Amino acid sequence: MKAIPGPSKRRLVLLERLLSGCGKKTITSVEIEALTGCSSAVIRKDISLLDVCCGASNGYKIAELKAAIVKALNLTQERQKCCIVGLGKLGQALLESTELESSPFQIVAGFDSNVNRTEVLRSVFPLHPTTMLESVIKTEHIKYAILTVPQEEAQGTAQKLSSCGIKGIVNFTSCVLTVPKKTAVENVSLLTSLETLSAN
Amino acid sequence: MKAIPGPSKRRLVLLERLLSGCGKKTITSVEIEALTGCSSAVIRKDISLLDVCCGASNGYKIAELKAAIVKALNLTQERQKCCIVGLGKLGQALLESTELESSPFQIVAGFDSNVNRTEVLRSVFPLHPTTMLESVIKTEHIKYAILTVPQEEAQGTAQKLSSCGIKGIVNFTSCVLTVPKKTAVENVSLLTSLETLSAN
DNA sequence: ATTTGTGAACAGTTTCACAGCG
DNA sequence: CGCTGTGAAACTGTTCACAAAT
Repeated sequence: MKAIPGPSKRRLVLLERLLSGCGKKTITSVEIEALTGCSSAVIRKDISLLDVCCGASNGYKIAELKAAIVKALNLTQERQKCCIVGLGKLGQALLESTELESSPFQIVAGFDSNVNRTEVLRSVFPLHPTTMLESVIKTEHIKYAILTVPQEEAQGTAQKLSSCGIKGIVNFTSCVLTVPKKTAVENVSLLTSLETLSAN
Repeated sequence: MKAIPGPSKRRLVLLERLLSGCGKKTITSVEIEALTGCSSAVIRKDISLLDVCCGASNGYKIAELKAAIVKALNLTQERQKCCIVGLGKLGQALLESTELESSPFQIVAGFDSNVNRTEVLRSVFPLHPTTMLESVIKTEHIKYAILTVPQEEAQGTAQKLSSCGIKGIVNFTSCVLTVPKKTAVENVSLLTSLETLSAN
């Protein structure tokens, strides 16, 4: 199969989500355009990259299309382990979130540099002091990290995560993280997002 | 001034942040490459879009460069008002966050469909039941919304926000929002971000 | 000498238009 | 006959390479 270009990947991730929350059996590229704002042509091109053939004249068969995206993007993989680093208000909120239930992602550990906090907080998975970062990540084979530490700790922690072999960081801090290319970063801070909207 | 293309805008937003947290006086495009992972050529091209001329032989003068970006992206504007819609754990955490301090963005209202919650929670700005959405947004001239409602309410709320004239939504839910093009959406949900990382 | 700023070449995306399929 | 799937065209963004600037 051909490699799927970056912009297409991002759209396909959203498309898969859209299909999941859609009661119907089939859907046409024009309907998808109405729902997502992406042109029907771009949608068809994206789908053609999956080399499935799940639609003609009546639109795409949703079940097949969804399966094809999941397969192409590895969304189906065995549980992929994540950890939360930084257990302030935001970290705690994410810790308790049910968003990842019924997704392939599973949070298996939390870290905070404040030992008190890791002892006082309760969660279904263990919480550790940040000094344990490397050993836990390596023994648990954790792939992704959710970064919710304070500004001052962001860059240092990111670097440590990268050198522990973390594949990707979801960066909730407003710091620009400098990490080796092998570690992908997804910036999702409130401030960055507002600035991006504002710059439109 | 020429229009600044989308990818450049995103990089410039991050570059501005980088410059802010950088003690030095000048910086070269190669140094920026090391810090951000973007090639020096792309950095220079981005900066050339700003039509400033703030560097040669010794790199860019950080103060001037920062000012130019701020100006080009409207980051300097008068306070831009935001609201939080959905005061669950995540909404509360953002409510209490100090991230927007010393930014042009200011949260001026919170909403929740549960009236109890808007009465029990305390914050420096007023909290309202969601029924007040339209009137508050219009009288306060709120530009951006931070969406942290439960899944089921996401699409309906987004539509309402759009029809109230909201310019942009920071979408912390994992729903794909269908809104008119005049309303920009920035997707920052944990699940979407992890999927994007995983699809790399 | 070093680094920007930029036109020109290149690469990657999106749009277009239509043949082919159900 | 409507809709997909896809080459070819158009466009947008990136890299290259070097002249200009200090």
